Amino acid sequence: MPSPPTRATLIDVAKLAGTSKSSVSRFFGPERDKLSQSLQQRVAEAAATLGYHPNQMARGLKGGGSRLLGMMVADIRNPFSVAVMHGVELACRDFGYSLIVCNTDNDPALEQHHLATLAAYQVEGLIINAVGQPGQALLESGVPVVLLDRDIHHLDAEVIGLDNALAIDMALTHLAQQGYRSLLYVSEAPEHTSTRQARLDRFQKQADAMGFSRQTLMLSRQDIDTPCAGLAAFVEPHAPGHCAVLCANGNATLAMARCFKQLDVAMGPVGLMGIDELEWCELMTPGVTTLAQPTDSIGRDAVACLVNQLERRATPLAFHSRHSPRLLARGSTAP
Amino acid sequence: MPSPPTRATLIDVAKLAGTSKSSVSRFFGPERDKLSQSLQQRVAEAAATLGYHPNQMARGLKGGGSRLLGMMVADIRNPFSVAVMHGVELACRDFGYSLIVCNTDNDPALEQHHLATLAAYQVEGLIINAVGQPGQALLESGVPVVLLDRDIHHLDAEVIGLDNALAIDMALTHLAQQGYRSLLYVSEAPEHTSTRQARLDRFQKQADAMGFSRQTLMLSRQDIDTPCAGLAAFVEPHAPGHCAVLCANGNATLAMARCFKQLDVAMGPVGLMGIDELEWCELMTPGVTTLAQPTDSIGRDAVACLVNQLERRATPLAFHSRHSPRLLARGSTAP
DNA sequence: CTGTTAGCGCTTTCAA
DNA sequence: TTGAAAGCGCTAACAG
Repeated sequence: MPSPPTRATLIDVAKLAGTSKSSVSRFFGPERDKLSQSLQQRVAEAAATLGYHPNQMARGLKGGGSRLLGMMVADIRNPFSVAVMHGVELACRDFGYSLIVCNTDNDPALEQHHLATLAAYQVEGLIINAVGQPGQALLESGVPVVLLDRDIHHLDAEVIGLDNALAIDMALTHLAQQGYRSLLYVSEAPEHTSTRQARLDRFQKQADAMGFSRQTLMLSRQDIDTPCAGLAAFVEPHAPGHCAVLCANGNATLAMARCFKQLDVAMGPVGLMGIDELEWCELMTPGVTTLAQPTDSIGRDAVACLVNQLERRATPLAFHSRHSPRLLARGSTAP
Repeated sequence: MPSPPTRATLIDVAKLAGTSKSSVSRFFGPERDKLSQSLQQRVAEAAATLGYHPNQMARGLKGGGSRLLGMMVADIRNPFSVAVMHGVELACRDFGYSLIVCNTDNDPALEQHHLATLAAYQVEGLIINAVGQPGQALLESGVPVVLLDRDIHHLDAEVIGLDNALAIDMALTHLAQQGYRSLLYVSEAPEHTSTRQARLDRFQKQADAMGFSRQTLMLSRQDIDTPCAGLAAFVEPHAPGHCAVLCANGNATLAMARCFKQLDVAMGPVGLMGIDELEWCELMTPGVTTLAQPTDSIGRDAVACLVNQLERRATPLAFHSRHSPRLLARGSTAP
């Protein structure tokens, strides 16, 4: 008994239920109540026996909207991105949208490619963790956009993410309380990433204001695995308990943790702290102090913000643009 | 100057190019060569000035296929899953498909929900990392399916993943070489997961054959964070250098690493080894020995296998079902 | 409440 | 080579 080679359609259901296309359509739309109980009954049965599900493609075609949202992630292998994506997924489901996720692998060309793809599938809105500056193409498409974590020049869209100034302030306050006086700030190259730039700026300004002595170390693509010389040079002239390393994100923290290990520098006597919580930060002796981002909330709020633009809601969804981190103090900042 | 509120359509392009819908359609399909050079020229220009891109939804409607693949991931926060997903993405792009990824968060109900959604969007094929046993619904939909890592009963689909028997054998051989004689095998509850069962079975059979003394520890949902008592009981009666813990996957390795730390058990004297490579395994002193899975290849081959079913290719794409792991020997198995 | 009638944007015969 | 016409599965007026 060969299974039906082609999926059941609206017409099949209508026939079986002895009614018209419109009624079946209504049954699956928002006007179900306008059908008599008996008709609803018949349609429901017919649909069930045929295993019918409305074809979203066809639905989208007729002005109904695709109910699809698109998400661009700069680096899918970054746990932070995945955590945010998880929040986005949850929220999408709550609001009745489906989600296509594209990973750009930090490649602006790929970003353009995926943008075109998403447009082709008629996504109704876009959540973008940008790598390049794809402003042009975006504006042309006219699709509502929300930016995640990173700003894009000349694009007037809401940016949802960490409150970078607050995060830096919290880090500096903690490090000061623990008695550190001299800081090394480690970041990936900030040139094209607004978030990195914002954190760096705040660090420089605030560290000075708080009387820290400070240096910075920029990780370039090549030496992300071996920035150890920079660490060695920083640590060498300092007495234990006086100097600490502050990492601008998870990647920087990982790179520095490797260096501490490679150079056999003791954590704590030399402080280590990072923005972004990672699985191993708690595991490693004596534990790495971090500022955890509320990734789920960030994801949810990005969707909420987008849905506000998509639907004219009686009471707009509440959301925050700048989220507060949570301090997880551990042994790496106990001198 | 308000941007065009509605995206350009085939007709707009046809008008501007002074030709008919069909010709424009051909231009964007596989029959572009059948158009005269001059016509191609005009269409290309018109499309460019209008910023036109074909609407995939509409294309899919008319038998052309959606060019969409669906992927279900049991746990998006598991680095292994993400790594495989990355391989899947790459392959999809190579073959000209787009991908909708759904995360089931290990919830069978959500799995059903997403399956319905993917069907609604007319995905042409499915790559499934199953959590439940969604065989029924799947067979009904009649969509080609490839299984990732985990088997589903009564579903006759190819399973792509690690060669579990080989992995266990490699682990046992390594542990024997390092001098360990007594093993504790740690796994999440294997009831509903074929992979876990396969690894466990092989472990029991092969450990006996190789003359190991053996025990097993099953992690349940509740105590995944505190299986330390089990570890303590295992370690207590053994002399250093004789006993080792073998973890069936990344989650188990993480749980055990936490216990080693909490109980202050020295790694090496008590061995620790796991299937699945994780970022921190190298970082933690003295390093955790793992069997790394070729995640990219697994993802690619899953797509290749699916595409073979979707397209009648002159020469079917080559792919492997059972992949070999790579041993990363580190300090945790140096007694 | 329910059915009829047009399309949505595109592909695809079938002629020209 | 090119164009005209007939839908794909569904929604949305518009009548009954």
